[in-house]
Amino acid sequence: MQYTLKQLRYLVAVAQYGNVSVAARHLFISQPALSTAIAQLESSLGVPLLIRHHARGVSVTPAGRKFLTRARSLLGHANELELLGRELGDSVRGELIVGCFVTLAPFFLPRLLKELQRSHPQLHVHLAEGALDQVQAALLAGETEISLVYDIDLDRQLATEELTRVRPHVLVASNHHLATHSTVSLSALATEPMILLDLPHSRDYFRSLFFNAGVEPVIRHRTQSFELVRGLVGQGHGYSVLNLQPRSNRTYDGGRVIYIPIEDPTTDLAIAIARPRGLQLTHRAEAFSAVCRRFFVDG
DNA sequence: CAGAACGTGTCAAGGCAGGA
DNA sequence: TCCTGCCTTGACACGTTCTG
Repeated sequence: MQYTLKQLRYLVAVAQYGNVSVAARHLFISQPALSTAIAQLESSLGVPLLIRHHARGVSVTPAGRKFLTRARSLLGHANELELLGRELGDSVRGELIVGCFVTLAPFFLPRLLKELQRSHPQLHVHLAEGALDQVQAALLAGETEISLVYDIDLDRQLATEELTRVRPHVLVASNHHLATHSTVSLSALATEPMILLDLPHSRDYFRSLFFNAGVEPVIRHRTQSFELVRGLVGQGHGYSVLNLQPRSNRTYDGGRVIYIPIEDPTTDLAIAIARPRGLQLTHRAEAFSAVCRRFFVDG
């Protein structure tokens, strides 16, 4: 092994700032020293990791991006090993960046983090919410180590572990003519205006439900906000289909919504923890996984 | 233990590209 | 064309490790 952890740390910093001089200032070393370290790393690997743009900073090569993912993971393990050495026999500690699909976050993260804090008080979690594409990209770039996601159309470079499944429901205002029904078929909604939760992957999932039922939904509004979907439904702008049910049927503006089971056969959505395939989790991420399993599987 | 070798840092100078 | 910003290279310093 020719490279050093210091070189990896330098590379991660340069990639982060896109500029050798800026990275050097943050690392408290001189710019030539940093430039030399990166050059030595590239030389030992035999692969260019950065593209130098004279007077315009640097960018990461495709090979460099793949290498960075592994480098960040390795640095995470190295950090953990250092902490382990300092506190042999002590509990899980350090920092963990957890990604989460934006609509899942408010439903589960507050309680998950509370449980995690109770089990591992020395573990400090940083959150990175986003759409599924963003969450996946962060995992593949090594910016997050583990994420809570819906298991739909995920990148094949990610490994997932299913935690639970959630069934889709029709959402209508409490004064809607279907609100008193115990179930509803999607065909009964064919002429009703729909409010679509318009997030990548989610929109395709909702459309597939209607496609399988042979129904073409009349989309009245699209929004990327889960709560705006509920708000619009609560004020009678249309119905929606959602998988997650908040404990309160009140919307932000005081409207009231009703969740009704769907009569048609539907595909449940799997909630899963995702991580880059082939990368060994740190003990911190393992601790988060264990808390998720207890939370979802054991109740 | 002393000198050589090595690794890693700084400073200074030079080259390149973009912008005024 | 000149200025500015930024990267690379060369010379050198200093601390650590290796070797006889």
